[in-house]
Amino acid sequence: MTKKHELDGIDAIIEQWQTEKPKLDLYAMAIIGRLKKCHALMQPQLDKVFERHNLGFWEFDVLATLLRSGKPYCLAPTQLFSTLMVTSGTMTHRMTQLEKRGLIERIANEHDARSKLVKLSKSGFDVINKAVDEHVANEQTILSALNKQQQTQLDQSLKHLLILLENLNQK
Amino acid sequence: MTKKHELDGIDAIIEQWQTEKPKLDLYAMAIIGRLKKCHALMQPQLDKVFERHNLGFWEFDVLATLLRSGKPYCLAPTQLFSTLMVTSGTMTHRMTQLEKRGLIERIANEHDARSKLVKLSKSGFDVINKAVDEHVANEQTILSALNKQQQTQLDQSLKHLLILLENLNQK
DNA sequence: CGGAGTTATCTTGATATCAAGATAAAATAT
DNA sequence: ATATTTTATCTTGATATCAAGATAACTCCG
Repeated sequence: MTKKHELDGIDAIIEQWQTEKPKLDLYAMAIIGRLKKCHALMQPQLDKVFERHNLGFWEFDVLATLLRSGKPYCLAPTQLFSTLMVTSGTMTHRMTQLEKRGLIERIANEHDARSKLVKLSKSGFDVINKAVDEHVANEQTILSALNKQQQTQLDQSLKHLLILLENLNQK
Repeated sequence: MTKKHELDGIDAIIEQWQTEKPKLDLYAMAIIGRLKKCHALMQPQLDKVFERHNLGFWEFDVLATLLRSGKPYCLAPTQLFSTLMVTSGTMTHRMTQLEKRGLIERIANEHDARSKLVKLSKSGFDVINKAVDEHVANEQTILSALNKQQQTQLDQSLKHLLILLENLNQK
């Protein structure tokens, strides 16, 4: 019943590499492999909720960014695409689609005529507001198989890694 | 000098959410947010090495999968795309491109005429063999800012999460 | 053996993305 | 003020991806 030495999919991969590359230290590879695979397997779990609300992951991302910005739920395109880590061209495409669906509105920027601000519509607000609640519940459910101590340790570890990566990227 | 309470980019985001959604428990959201952001920031660091070898990340992925499979560095398309978590159509595209570049060869499958096996070419082997060495070194460098204990903790935590996600996905 | 169902792969059409370049407004310097 | 530089956004063309459907080769059962 105790799962002391349970294996995951990365163990098998590392073993293959070790055979092919006996001289290399593959510990870092294992960690990054696990990070990547966790990310890959997590996404479909999250998508389930988005689908229930007729949203793709990127629609969720844009609308959620507007929602968490607080009233009046309105940001400039540059703020959006830099936050979301996509290019300006991608942002243009996303805004066009979201406006077609009536989930956002484009409004004039009084302070800078280069921008047309992006604002959650009433219907956009309602949609994302509900979707976020369910999304958060879903995230809790996914992680509920980890005990509190495991969650804390995971969070701390990822935070250390994230701080490291943020430092690297600003250089 | 001690960094006890250092903040990362997710802390700010969670604080925004807490203001907008004061009743929600956002701990799970923070963990998953960190996972996603770590993944997003990691990728460009890894890409640097791929670029030096004139490879895109997916070219690296395919060739590396063939390399770690061991001699004769030859797999069926289905093995490749299921390992790589892409569709068969994506795999067709990748194989076409890699064959054009002479990095793989397609050879008949004696046991199943539906498949044409994918095999590393000599030049493909040389390219990926060098690229993997540098890739592993790069991964070590990235993580070298974490001490041994932090690395162990990160690896354990991700392993717990990965086992959880692999269980979820097989249901 | 021969038909039915399964499996492996490829094709097609739609979409999301990026890089690079174009455009226009704002900020800065002289 | 005006020219120059910077910033914000959009456009364009290429690419990688997926879902769904088509095709061909296997498997299995009677």
